Amino acid sequence: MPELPEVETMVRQIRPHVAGRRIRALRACRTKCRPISITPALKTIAARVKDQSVTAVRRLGKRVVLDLADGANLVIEPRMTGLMLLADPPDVHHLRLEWELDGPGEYSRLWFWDQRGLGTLRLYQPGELAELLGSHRLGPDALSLTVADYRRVCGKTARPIKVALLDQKLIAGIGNLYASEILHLAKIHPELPAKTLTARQLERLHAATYAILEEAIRYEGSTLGDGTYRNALNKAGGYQNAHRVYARADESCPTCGKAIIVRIVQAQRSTFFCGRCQK
DNA sequence: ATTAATGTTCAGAA
DNA sequence: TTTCTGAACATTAA
Repeated sequence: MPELPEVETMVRQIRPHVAGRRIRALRACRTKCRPISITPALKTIAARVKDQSVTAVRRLGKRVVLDLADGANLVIEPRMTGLMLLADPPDVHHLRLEWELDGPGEYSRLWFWDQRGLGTLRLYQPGELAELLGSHRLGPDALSLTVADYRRVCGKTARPIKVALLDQKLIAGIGNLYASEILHLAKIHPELPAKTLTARQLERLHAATYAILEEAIRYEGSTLGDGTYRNALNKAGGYQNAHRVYARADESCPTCGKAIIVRIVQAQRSTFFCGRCQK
């Protein structure tokens, strides 16, 4: 489920061990799973990145970006169950990619592990990353948004605000879990049409976005019941214990203590909210 | 034993 | 143009 806080956590953990290192090799792990989507073909990418240095490791919405010395960029999309690991993979079977790193360092390998195999790897040639950044692909990052950005993107659509928050073309980084958490803190009903939000509500939404995402990053992300999400050293996150509403249907609301948190389905995804606090 | 559900994204249809 | 549906996949719970 990696959303922004989980991807930020993996990036912060791998960055000190990967940025500045040279890639000795990139290869697919031998496994019986179907191969993940790789564009262009892995052997093309492998030949291209061999012996190149990684100049920076960064996050773009829910994606991990490895900047390469020649200006190309490797973009990893973890999607549902992808993990970037420096050590201790949860199992060997779902290892997908292995980077062999040159030079001294605590870790000599970086892995992409993905249980469901929906993750992707893509090489962007120098300059091509701009097409991903354009607003037709990815909106502004949730942790660089201004209130004015929120007003602009919400004004564009009549979809329910919860559904709009999941649209990466509008805002990059928010996923199903944090959308519910943000709306609860902002006291906004998830079914309100995005374009009907008042200036006051947009301000609350903006403040809640930063508060929730930054808090979740401090906890190093959320590991849900199935335990799939792990950080780069295969440790669980801690934010699931602080969730206000997500996966807490039938519990009492932590804010009002009176109403019961309900689960509804929007765009085929679960939404959790308090009907008393969120109007 | 089927069926539904799970964090994401996108192509194609409505 | 905008919005909705289903598919990609692996695994578990009902």
